[in-house]
Amino acid sequence: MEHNDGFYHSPKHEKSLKRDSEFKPKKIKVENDKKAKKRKGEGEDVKPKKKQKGKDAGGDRRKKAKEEPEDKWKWWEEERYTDGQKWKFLEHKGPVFAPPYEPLPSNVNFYYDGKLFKLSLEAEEVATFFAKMLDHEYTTKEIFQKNFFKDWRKEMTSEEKAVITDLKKCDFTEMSQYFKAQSEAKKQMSKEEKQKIKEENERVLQEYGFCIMDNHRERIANFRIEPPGLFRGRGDHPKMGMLKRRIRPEDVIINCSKDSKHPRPPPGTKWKEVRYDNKVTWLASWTENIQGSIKYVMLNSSSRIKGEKDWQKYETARRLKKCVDQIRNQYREDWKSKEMRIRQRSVALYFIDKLALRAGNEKEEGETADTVGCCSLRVEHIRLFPELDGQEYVVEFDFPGKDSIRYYNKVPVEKRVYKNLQLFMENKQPEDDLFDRLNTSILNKHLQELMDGLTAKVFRTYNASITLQQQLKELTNPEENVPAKILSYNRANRAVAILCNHQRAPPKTFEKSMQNLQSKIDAKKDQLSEAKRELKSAKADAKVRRDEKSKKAVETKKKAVQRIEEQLMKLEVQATDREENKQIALGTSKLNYLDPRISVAWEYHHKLVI
DNA sequence: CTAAATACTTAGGACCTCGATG
DNA sequence: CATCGAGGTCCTAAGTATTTAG
Repeated sequence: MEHNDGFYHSPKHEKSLKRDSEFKPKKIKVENDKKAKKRKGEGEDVKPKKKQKGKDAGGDRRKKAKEEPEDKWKWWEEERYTDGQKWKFLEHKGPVFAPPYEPLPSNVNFYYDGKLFKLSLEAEEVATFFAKMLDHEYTTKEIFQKNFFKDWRKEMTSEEKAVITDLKKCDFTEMSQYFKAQSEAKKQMSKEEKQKIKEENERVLQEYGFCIMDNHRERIANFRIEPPGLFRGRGDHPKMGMLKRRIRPEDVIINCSKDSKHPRPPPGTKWKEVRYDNKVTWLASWTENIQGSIKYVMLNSSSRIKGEKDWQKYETARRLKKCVDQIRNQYREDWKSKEMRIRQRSVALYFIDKLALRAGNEKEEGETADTVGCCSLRVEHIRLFPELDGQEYVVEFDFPGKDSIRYYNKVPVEKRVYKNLQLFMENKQPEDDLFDRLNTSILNKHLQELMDGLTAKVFRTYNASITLQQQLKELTNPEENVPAKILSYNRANRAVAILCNHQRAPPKTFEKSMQNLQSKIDAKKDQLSEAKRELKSAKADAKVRRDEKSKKAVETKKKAVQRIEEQLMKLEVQATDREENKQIALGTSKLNYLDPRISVAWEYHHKLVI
């Protein structure tokens, strides 16, 4: 790991490097200005007409965010709270609730056992949730059906319950067709109607989509409360199909400042609670009924509060860069420890560092899909090969990770690691924990001792960013043109996504779009051979005639061939790029792992910034 | 110590928009 | 003008990490 090649280091003056979204990699495209314009609306300072009190002693920190007319708030140039306080003033209008249920028109019917059956409103609503999902494969799964039916029956009247006892006898097809027709109709709406909806959305956004936090108007991320529906977990989720209930104001806790204008619950309702906790960043919360966990309304990533956190994350990763060699030496030493817990800890840390595995908190069994991370790996998730494909000491990983995405990898490891793994697996069943003396809490406590603020996930951030930096350096050729450089960028990005195992389902249109591209390529090839033929005959012609005109013609044809060759190459590059990206998702790493400063530095270095 | 509660980040997929292309 | 594919936004589930309670 060489140091100091310019980007991923941490000198003082970094402070002045903006890390605002204009510097995100995606912006290489020329769309800078348009974006900037669009963003303007949301970053706006709110005029200090806002009372903004609660700033006892407040004058000194957070200096009154400049009223420069050109307005984009540079929060990163201001002081931060250091005392656990997250804000001094917070005002908002509360969340937007899901629209009430609209009963089906009377000509849309439900049938039970072939006979028309009129459902009560409550039962009908839940039935429509199922009807809307009929096309999805998961409605055919037994667990989904079982959970759905159980919860549906809870919403039924006793008469309904008495009759409707078997999901297989339920016929939702009219409902399903009705909804399909509805969404079709929506697509066919006139321009004016669409415009109207857009305007209404904008109005709601302006009213509820922003809050005032410490003098600034900031965008709220999820101000719309999740509507009721059927829960769909990812992977083999034991709770799939359960009814996610409707959230009412009585379920919602509001958080704001005491001296703000409080949000008003919808007429005739009350909030569950209003509190004034400025040690947290959320504006509202409620408890969800599937897992019993709390959901929060929070600010958008464009906000100061998210931005600062994000920045800190990368600063921590940079600090890790400075001591990572030491930490690596240490865990390698620990492979030899007499203590089992230390050996396990050091091997786990090695995986987290080398393979960018997640920490792997333990989870409650039966509550979620069976997935694991590093510390929760079980014996059944790895296989050891003394020798495989010409390499020694190979570990094969095969386990479901976050979101039930499969992690599959064959990795040659050092002999000591290999021997340790053998030891950890001795006398264990496949379903036993590989690291039985370790969990994330123990690991993080240890990491905390190695470096302030160090936790397992910092390694992912660090390794992702450093990989991007190295790959950019390795893959970019200064001589190449812009599309080639962008391809290099994508490849570097791809290396990171592979490291972090960011996968996606191949797009539904993938095969078709690939075919389309291939036929374009074929057409281009035909065009090329045609052009070559013409060039040849022009040459022959020129040889015979030996005049200026025919020489010119040769030149023209030559140029044409060159141009077509270039176009062909471009298409082929595009095909490669797309094929390589088939199952790889670049978005997540771009958004969460790659320090924007690396991309910015690269863009400047290769003069890709306008 | 363990378990539960809490707060926050990271994640993939659906859907929508918009510009390129034919 | 229609199509289509890339990329953005929205949605909300699924993680991590810390704190609190027992």
